[in-house]
Amino acid sequence: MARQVTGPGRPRSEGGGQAVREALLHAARNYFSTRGFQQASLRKIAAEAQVNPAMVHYYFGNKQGLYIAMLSETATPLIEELERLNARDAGREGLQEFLRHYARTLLAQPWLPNLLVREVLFQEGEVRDDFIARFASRVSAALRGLVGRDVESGELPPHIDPALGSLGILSLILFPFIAQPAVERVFHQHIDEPFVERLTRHTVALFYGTANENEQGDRECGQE
Amino acid sequence: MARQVTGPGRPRSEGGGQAVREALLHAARNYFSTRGFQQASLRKIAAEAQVNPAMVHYYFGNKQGLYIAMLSETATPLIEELERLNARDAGREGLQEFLRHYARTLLAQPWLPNLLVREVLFQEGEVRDDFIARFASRVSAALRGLVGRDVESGELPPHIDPALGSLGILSLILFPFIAQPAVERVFHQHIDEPFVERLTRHTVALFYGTANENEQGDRECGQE
DNA sequence: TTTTTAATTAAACGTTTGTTTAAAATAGGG
DNA sequence: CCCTATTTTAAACAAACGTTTAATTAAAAA
Repeated sequence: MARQVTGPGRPRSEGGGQAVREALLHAARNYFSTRGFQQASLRKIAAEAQVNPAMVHYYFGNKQGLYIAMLSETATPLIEELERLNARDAGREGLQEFLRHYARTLLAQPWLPNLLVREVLFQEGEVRDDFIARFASRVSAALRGLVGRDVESGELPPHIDPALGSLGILSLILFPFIAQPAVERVFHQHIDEPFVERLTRHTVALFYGTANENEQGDRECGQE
Repeated sequence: MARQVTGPGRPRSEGGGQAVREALLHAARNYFSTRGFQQASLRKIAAEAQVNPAMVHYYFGNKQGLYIAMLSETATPLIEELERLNARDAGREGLQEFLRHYARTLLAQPWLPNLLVREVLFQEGEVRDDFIARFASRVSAALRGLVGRDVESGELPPHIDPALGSLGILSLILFPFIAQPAVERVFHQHIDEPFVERLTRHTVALFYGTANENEQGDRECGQE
């Protein structure tokens, strides 16, 4: 991450040019996820990476090239991991497991919710359709299948609509992360690992009704 | 809205200078709600209002002045209306009525969800604290009080946590509006008046359990 | 009528932006 | 050791931004 600032010319090979690429991608993720595409300044990204702004053009062509490279570099592994999970196991435990993993992923990558909102919900960028196709649609399809099966098998109450139900599950899990700054202030909930556990349990209980015994660690819902 | 473009100098009084102010505020709401504060261009706002960019300085001091004026002009009546409602009536019907009104407000002001997200969730602007204090905190306080009362009275199942429950209700209602473009594509749900009705009913049923699919308003909050 | 005040425009100012160019310095193969 | 390709910097570019200024015209006041 730390680079020697010298004059012009090729540097005395210290790690190789790939380090510059990595530093730019890292700084780009910080800026793009917290400020959005247009508002992120190439010059400041380059400054944080301790790199000349012209290197963006050298390695990525232009600003959008850096953005797309950063997207595929950081989001693709997560998408593949979520696809592997895919909520194939139905029932209360299957959903709980899926939600727990999903929420933990969001928790471990704090830039993801912001990026999701900026890329999917607002019209910024042309990568939006691709992003929806590769992310939201797969998650929602998995959820909808699970909810539909459990309503038919009677494990979920019949007044639950598969479309509204799966959308509801997504709302309940995603919204606290999206609205994190407001939620922490207004609801006095720190969004951390215990919160994720309480949130997923609470969500599952809301849909499947109360359950007195659970098999994975008897941590009851306690405040904070 | 239509103004004559002439040379410099005070115009021959046609409606008065207040028309320019109004046109600027109207154009500002369009741009600020769809693009955010920083990304909205004063020059383009002025162009849409068919007004010289310098008029922003004349009437509002600077860009932030226009932004704040636009916020208080458009959001304040909504906040006051929501406060009047305030979810004071507990129970199934009270919540349903509150949610219906709340969602209909979001539906009728399509720029509101975007503005909410940009102003409250992201760190843009310095008006954020004020916005949270005047909007999110009051809604959440009303919801939390309602949920807490109904859990204590036994009308809501005991496994519902007041904080997580009220946050959940907010998530279920707000998220579809925030994520509208993605929701319409992925869940194939048009976000309109019938959807709002189904969404609020579904949300209430999720919390209060199944109830006969009856008409709105004439159902006692009985337990089965 | 004369003077002052209010409203508006065109033009310019100083930044900041993404991008391009030209020069410079090292690496690596011949 | 030379030559070419690679990597880097400083500087400049044109465009867009928020803002300011000076000029100009009509309304209102005297």
